[in-house]
Amino acid sequence: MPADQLSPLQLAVMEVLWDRREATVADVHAALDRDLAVTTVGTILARLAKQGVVAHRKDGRALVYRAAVTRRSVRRSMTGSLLDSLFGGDPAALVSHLLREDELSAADLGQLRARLDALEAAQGDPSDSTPPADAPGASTSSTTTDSTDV
Amino acid sequence: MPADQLSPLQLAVMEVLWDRREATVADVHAALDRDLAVTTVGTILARLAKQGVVAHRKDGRALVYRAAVTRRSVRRSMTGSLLDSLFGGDPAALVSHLLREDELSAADLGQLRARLDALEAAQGDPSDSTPPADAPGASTSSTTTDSTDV
DNA sequence: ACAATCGAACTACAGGTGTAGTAGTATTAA
DNA sequence: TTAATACTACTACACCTGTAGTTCGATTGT
Repeated sequence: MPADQLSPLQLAVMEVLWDRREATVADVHAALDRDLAVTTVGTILARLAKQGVVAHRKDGRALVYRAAVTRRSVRRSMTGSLLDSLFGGDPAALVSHLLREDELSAADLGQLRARLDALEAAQGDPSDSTPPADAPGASTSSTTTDSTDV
Repeated sequence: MPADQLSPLQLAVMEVLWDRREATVADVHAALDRDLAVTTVGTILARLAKQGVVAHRKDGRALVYRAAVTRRSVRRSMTGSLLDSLFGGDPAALVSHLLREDELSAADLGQLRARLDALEAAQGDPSDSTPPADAPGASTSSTTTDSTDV
């Protein structure tokens, strides 16, 4: 199973792959505008590939990488870890923290609750489950702020 | 500045220190009931001390450790990192994720909103522990732990 | 007073990560 | 065809973390 604890840099790379469906080392390097050598990005991708977090296909001389794990699954496991190690596994405590730190406004909460209620009524939203393969993700969600779940 | 990205194990140790005000290596070792050698816990604490995340005072032969950073500040920085690297810095997206993953129920959200409304009126803020006594101005003198020795 | 302990400091080692150079191979410009 | 490129693969290195042994001084039981 893919190690699901990714470092910030690894995540930045994954972010690129999640956004564009495929990308070469050069693409990723360009996309992250950090001051890194191209080879560094190559190393990172190679290591991720070894772990099964990304996959690649060969296109002439170049390797074209793509994510092999969904953003959602990574979010799930990483958020889960944070929850467990810092909030006693209680999601409400996390939200509570967000509120207290003013990262989340009352308005946000209200909106979220509204959206939840909406979803409650109209069941269903499998934005994705776990594996590779691209699904024609049509965001059925209606209102504002929605996420970038791919 | 204290490195504010702590590993799960380091967090587990901190958790002990946040709960009890002070603890020796043996205490911490006992508290985490993981299968670790006592020396391992000692090493972890020593390293955290070197980073300024914990402080210690000597009591006879033993060192008594205590947290030097608050649970809250660690939560803030670690949650912030997760937010930035996985949720585009948008807290609402995180909560949204929690909802979608069924980690947060409608009830939870309702409760949170209620609590928020309550807090809004009367400012109250418990639920934190171990303040590191950050005084503005006074530079960190020598190794002396002085004051704030509860 | 002496041995059995306790507890800290130092040392060690493997595996992961950030970071990148170099070598080798394939592609294209001259 | 040759040289300049474009890319990957391999190698390197420092630092952090998990994990623990060893050493050595202090404490205490008998």
